[in-house]
Amino acid sequence: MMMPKRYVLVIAEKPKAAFKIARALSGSKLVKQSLYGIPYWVFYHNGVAYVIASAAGHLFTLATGDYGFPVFNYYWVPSWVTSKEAKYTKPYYLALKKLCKNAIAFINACDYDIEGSVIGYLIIRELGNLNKAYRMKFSTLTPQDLRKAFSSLSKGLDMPMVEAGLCRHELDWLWGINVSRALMYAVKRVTGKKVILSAGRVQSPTLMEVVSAEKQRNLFIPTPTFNINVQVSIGGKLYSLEYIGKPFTKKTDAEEALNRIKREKWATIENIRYEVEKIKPPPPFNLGDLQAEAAKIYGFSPLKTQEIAEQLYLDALISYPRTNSQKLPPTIGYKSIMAKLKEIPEYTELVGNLLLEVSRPLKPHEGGKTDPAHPAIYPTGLKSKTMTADKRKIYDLIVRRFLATFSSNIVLQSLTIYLKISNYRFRLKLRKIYAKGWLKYYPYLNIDYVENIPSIDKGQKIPIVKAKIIIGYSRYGRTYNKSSLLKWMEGVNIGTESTRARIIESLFLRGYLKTVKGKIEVTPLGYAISEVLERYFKDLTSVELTRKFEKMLNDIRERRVRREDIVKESKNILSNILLEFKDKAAEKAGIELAKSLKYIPVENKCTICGNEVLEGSLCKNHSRALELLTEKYKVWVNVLGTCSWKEYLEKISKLNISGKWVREVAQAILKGYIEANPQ
DNA sequence: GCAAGGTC
Ligand SMILES: [Zn+2]
Repeated sequence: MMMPKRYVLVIAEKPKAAFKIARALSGSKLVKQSLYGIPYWVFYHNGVAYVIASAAGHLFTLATGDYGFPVFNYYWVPSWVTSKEAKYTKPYYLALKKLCKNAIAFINACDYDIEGSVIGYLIIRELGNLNKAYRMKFSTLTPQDLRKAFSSLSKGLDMPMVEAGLCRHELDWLWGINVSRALMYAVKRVTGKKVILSAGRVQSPTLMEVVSAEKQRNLFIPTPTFNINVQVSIGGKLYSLEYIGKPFTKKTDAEEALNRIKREKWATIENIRYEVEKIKPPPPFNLGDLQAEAAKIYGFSPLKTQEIAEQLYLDALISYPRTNSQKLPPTIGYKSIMAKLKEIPEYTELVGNLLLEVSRPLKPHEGGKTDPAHPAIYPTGLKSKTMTADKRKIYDLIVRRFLATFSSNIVLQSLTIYLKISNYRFRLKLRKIYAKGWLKYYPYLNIDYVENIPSIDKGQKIPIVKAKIIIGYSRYGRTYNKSSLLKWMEGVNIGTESTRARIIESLFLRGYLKTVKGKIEVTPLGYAISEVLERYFKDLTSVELTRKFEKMLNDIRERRVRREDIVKESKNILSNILLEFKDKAAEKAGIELAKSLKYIPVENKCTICGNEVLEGSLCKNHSRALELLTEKYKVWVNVLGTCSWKEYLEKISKLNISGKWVREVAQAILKGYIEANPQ
């Protein structure tokens, strides 16, 4: 087919979407061609020629020619001009530029979300003609949806959405670039050194969250807890009873209970309860859930999982992975995917089982999360060639999750026995798997269960085998790894599926965070950054800034305010705090940052860590740890009855669950480096 | 060089 002289140019967000759109709209004859190595498709419809071409996400980015800060001048430039990483966008840019020349109209067929509206708008504005623009609005890339959207095109772009999108870019740029530059300026002013520092609407609250959790963890002082462990024998098997009476707050209470229990030979069954528990199938994967499961099962970082999923998508083995959706609409064709999966040897038996098990029409057990442009992640059923071991793991996880979501509940039979020994109440809960349900396909749920539930009667007496006191310690819960941090971001709704894992990695790249034994720790620089941000750029440290942005963008979309006004207001706010910082605070902040980087020496060093002393001979963190340590001593004395200061310190310094700063202070006192007496 | 947001 010859290239038509004049045509309507349809712009998709990515090549895969371009092909789906072309295939859905072309009906009969579709011709694939290429420019600069980038594919595009040509077809005729009612005598009009159409060319379907594609972007590759954003082809333009904000840039400035100004140095220093505050910086308020920026403009859109092709991404490939500004960075090596965006080099791959150049052929897409060139191809679209050429195809725009002979187009009589432009249809923005990028994903129907805020970013898709901006991607298409900028391409048409920079390379085409906005006066001849249309927007195609579809919620899925299925032929039905695409045809419907194509037949109901309206003239003009969705400008309120575009304006909101442009505003988001500008606000993020203004806050991010300016505050990042302010931080770097502070260090350079004090030391003359150039170091790359950054701050932003998403990364900074994420850093603050880790800092806050880590501070509390480092200051955590465990307290002893007491429990009574009683072993009984039922049908020749040993079981541990769970104490359900009033918790023992003191060691003597537990000892008294143990003495009384030891006088008894039997535990009396007061009540029994049989129950049937059902565990529903898991929802299909969105990216966050896939990242969490791959971390739990295989120890993969969120970024690694995402990159593998992206490869699988490009190989056409799975659907679009950067989705928040837990929905699988029927239009994806459940049956045909199952049929294709059944052809893959590894899954033949599993799929066969599933199809036998499910007599009614296939129905996925969907979750509540949605996505404006994509369904949940599912396997396409395409047969793969060879895969690396890691790729296979992720693919397998996706296939199994897909099968599981169509399967049936896990059914557990449980027996709960309520027992009494002397005056103390205990419970024994036993569960047995009655029906494996979806666990057959996705065996990654740990369930505590027994093979057989013993037969038991109310009033029956059970022989006690052993009873003892278990001394435990209260624990501190909030520690993060990359996967749980990503879940936190998801929970507070900052970042997107595409960016969360990447933003977490950038906090490591900047040297704010590091991983020690799989757990995230904050570096001295990370603490210093968090303090500078907290003091001088407080707005940027909270997820509330995102909420504020969302409200403003919503107002733009509903035409209540104009982008120009929002941007102007933000520039005003920023201008004030940036100039104030530059004038009055940069020196102080710079010294603080430089010390954390060891660029300048600390004059008055903490005996323990060498950081700046707050008062006496300890830094802020170790002072606080010492304060808490002396306070908490009386709790230990009260709970244990007797406990010397030395015993207390020794125990604290040995326990792994004690906070790091607390442990260090306890050790320093024991070694005589610092002096401290109990309160 | 610095953000966050797309995608190869
Ligand atoms: Zn210290």
